[in-house]
Amino acid sequence: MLNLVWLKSFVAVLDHNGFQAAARQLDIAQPTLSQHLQKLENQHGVLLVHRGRSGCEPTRAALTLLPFARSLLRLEEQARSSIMEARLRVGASSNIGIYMLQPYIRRYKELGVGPEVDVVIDSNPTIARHLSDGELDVAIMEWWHDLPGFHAQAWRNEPVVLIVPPGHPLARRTDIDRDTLSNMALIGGEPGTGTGRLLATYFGEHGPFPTVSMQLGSTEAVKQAVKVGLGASLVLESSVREEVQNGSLVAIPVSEPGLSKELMVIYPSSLDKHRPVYSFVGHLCE
Amino acid sequence: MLNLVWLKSFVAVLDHNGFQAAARQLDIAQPTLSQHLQKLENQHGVLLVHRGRSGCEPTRAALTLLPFARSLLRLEEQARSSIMEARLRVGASSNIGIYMLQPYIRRYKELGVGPEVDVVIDSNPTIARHLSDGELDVAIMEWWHDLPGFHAQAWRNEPVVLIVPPGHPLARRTDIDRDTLSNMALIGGEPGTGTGRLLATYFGEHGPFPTVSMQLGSTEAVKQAVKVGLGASLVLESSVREEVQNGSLVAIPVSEPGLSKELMVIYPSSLDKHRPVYSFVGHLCE
DNA sequence: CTTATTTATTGCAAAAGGTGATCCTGTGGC
DNA sequence: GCCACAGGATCACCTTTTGCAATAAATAAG
Repeated sequence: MLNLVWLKSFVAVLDHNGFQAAARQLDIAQPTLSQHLQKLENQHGVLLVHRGRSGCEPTRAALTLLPFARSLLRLEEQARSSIMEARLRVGASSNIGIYMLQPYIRRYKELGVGPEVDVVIDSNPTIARHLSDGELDVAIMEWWHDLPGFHAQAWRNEPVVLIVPPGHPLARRTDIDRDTLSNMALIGGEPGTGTGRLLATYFGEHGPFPTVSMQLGSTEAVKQAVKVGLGASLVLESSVREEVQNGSLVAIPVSEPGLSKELMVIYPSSLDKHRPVYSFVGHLCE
Repeated sequence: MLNLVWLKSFVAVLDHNGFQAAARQLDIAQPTLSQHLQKLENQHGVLLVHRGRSGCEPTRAALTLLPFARSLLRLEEQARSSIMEARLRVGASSNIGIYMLQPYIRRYKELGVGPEVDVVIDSNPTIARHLSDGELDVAIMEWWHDLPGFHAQAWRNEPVVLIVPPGHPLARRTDIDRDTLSNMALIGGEPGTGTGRLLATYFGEHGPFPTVSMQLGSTEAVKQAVKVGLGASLVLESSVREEVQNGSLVAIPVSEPGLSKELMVIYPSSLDKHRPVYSFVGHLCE
């Protein structure tokens, strides 16, 4: 089977009309080049290059091989870059993908190493399904039930805040204590984000519990509902930062012990040591 | 740089839907195949094959690579056979090329190993020039003056006979002794065939010597001249075998010590170890 | 003849390649 | 649930290949 490295040397020697020049261009030692050419010649029992002192001349065999060699090298380069261009598909729910992931993605792309990254934004259950289908390489999840074949890595512990409309009775509070919270009726967020589990952990299985008055499909819907006065809700702080700044929503942190969600980076164990995932996850968690 | 062997393994694994089957077909051990795939995957940091129990599935990256891999392998095969098909160019003067070489060429082609052979028939000086120009890979010469950069190998010691027309006074002789020959006037053959040197060696530098009455350009011309009664000549026995059989010429061997020419196989030392030349010369001289 | 330049050769350490033996892990039968 | 099984991964070991620095050989120019 032909060795593309040898072919590259062969082409370079003819292109540069000499071994030394070719060696410089390929950034290898000249004896190495000599050996490459000898290997190629011996492997096929054909002399390829007439070594003259004033340059090298291709033999007839070399002239027939040369176009094939060039094509092979060109094709090889295309093949290689086609692999490199394999994009990394990162899944995230909208609130994470939009509000938290973007800065990381931008910085990762600026690094210029590693593959291009596509962020796939979808609901948490859909993300999970795509992940197990192999449609996604990595996902950031708000909640994860350990599954064999996947690695889950803690990413950020993100504070959860209570959001209320500006005119709400609690709007001027600097924080919300546990008891107040436990008696509230909350608008439920997107299913599959683990909010229920979060509350259960926070309030314990038996104590008084906030009731969830309605279940909306996305964080955006929840925010709208809160804005128009339908109630309060618990959301990741980062997903309402903008609304808090322009005054359309009020975010109130929960008193100590604060409420927060452990965001997880999930990827198939099969991609464990594979560079694109490895480097991207490394970038996220560094 | 991509490794074509690894690519071959990669394609085989997907084609056979499994490592073991692919290993059998490629006639390598299964761990080797595992390693090939791992090399390929690690080199580019991409998972290529989802290893499932019931078969292997290509990843997205694999699907983009696959067509390139197939093209590369196909092209590689073409390249390889293009080298193999590099023809061997064998030069010979007409009397050798036509009367002596053909059976060897035919048998060599029948063997089916080694390259195709082209026989280039030309005058001895022209053959010699083509040889040093690299236009020819091998030549059979009637005479050779050692030249640096070329290997000369004795091939056959071919008897030289005196030819005369059927009515000639010597036509009924079964052989010609040295003295008779030395007093004859001969028609000279093609220049560069070493006949002069042959006679000098045979008769010694000082003794009586056949005179050369005219110098003709080719053995065919010499034969014609002899047929029409212009004189006698010395030629390789094999080049007049046909005329002797049909009676148009009479060939008379020279008495002991016989007259013969050492035919030489000549090729550039640079082709010394190169298979096509090696195998062809080997076939000739075996 | 000497020098300078270019390719070939050599010796060696490092890396890669291949293999049999063995381990690991889902799968299917019971 | 347990067990055997099959397919792939991993390991240890050996052989081959690779690349380089140093050095030699060849040849053209001065």
